[in-house]
Amino acid sequence: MPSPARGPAGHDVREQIVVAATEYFSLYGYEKTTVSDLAKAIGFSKAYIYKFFESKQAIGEHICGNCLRQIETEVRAAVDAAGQPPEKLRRMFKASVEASLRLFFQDRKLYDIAASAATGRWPTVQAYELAMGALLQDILQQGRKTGDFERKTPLDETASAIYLVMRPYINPLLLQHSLETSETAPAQLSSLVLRSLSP
Amino acid sequence: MPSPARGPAGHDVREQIVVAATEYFSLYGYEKTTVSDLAKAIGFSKAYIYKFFESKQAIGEHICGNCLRQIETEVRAAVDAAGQPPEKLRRMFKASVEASLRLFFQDRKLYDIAASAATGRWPTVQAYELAMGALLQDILQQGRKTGDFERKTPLDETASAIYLVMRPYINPLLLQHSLETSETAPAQLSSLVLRSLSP
DNA sequence: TTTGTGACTATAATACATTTTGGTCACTGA
DNA sequence: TCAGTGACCAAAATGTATTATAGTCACAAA
Repeated sequence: MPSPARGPAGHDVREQIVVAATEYFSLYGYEKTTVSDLAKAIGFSKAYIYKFFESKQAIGEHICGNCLRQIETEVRAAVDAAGQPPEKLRRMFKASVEASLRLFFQDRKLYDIAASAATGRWPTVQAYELAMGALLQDILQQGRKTGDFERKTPLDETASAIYLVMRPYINPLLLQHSLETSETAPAQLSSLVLRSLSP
Repeated sequence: MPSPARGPAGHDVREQIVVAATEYFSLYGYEKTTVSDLAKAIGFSKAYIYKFFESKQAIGEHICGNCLRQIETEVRAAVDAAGQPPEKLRRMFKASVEASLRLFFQDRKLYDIAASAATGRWPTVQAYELAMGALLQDILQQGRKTGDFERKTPLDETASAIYLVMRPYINPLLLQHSLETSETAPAQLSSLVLRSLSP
C-alpha cells in the first residue's frame, strides 16, 4: 500500500524520513525544507535519503498521500455512520469539505503541497479523486437498492455528474476558490443533488 | 453602463485608448504593454491617459468588462433562441462554456486578464456573475410558470444552488481547472440540474 | 477655462553575479 | 555484499545593482 519499498529494508529509515518530512514540511513548507535538512534531522547523509525516495517530490507525494488518505478515512467514517443513502450523500459532501477546510486553515503548509500536487497532477490526487468517486458510486448503488434514488439514469452518468458537482469542494486545488461559499455550498448542493435523485 | 465618464469629453480620446488597449493587451498581454505604449499609439502623452482612466488597471477592467459583456450577450442570445425553459437552461450552460472556452483558446492574452480579474475580484467579474445569476433566475421563473419546473423549493435557493453548479465553468478563473471535463460537463450537469427541477 | 505635457518620484521589473539545492556516483568501512 | 558517505555538477534560488514603469504635478499653450 505505501509506495513500492525501495532501498535497504530492515531498519525503519524510510519511516524516519517520512516522520521528519511531515514535521518539516508542515512547519516550514515544502519549498523551504531542503533534503539536507531531512538528512540532518535523522542523522544520515543527504545521499542516503535517495536510497529510499527517488526525489524530493516523491517524499512530498508520499506525505501528501497520507493527508489525502486520512481525509478519505474520515469521510468514509462519516458516511458509514449515516443510516440512509440520502443522509450518507449529505455526510460525504459535508465531511470532505470540512476535512479539506481543516487542512487548509490548520495545516496550511501541508495544504499547499496538496494544492500543488493537484496542479502537477500527482498520482496521489488522482487516487484520492478516484477513491471519492468510488465511494460516491457505492452510495448511489445502495440508494438504488433501497429505493431512495431513481433508477432510470445510467449509474455511471449519475455518478460522474454528481462528482462534477462536488469536485470544486473536494479537489484541494479548487477548494481555495470556493472558500466564500464553502460554508453553505455543501448543504445547498446536496439538496439539489438529492432532488435530482428522487425517484 | 461604461465606467463613469472622466476627463475631457468632446473628443473620442477615451474610445481611442480603449481601442488601442484592446489591441495591445490582446497582442502582447496586459503586463507587457506599458501605459506609454498606449499613449504613443494614440499620439498623446502618457500623462494624458490618466485624465481618462485613473489607473492602468482601470483600463484593464474596462476591456475585460467588454469581453465579459460580449459573452453575456452571446449567452442571452442563445437562451432567447431556445423555446422551452429546460432547453434555455441547457443552452445557457453550453453557450457560456463555449464562449469562455473560445476566449481561452483564441484570445489567451485577454483571457488571462479576465482570470486575474477574477482573482483580484474586480467589479467587472462580479457584475458578470451577477448578470448570469439573474439570467438563470429568469429562466427558472419562466419554467415555474410553464410548469416545466417544480415549485416547492424556494426560488432563491434553487437559483443559487444551480449557480454553484455552473460556476466552475462560468467563472473564468475556475474554467481553466475544468478544461478536461469542459467538453462533456455542460450536458451532464444540465441533465442533472433538470432532473433536480422536475416537478 | 480646457486641452495637453515634460519632468519627477517611488515602486516594480529586469539582469546578472553568487550561493543553494536537488540529484548522482564512485567509493569506504564493516 | 551491503549500509552509508563526501565530493561533485547542473539547475534553481537568492541577493543586488540597475533600469523601466506606473502614477503625480506644476505648468504651458490654445
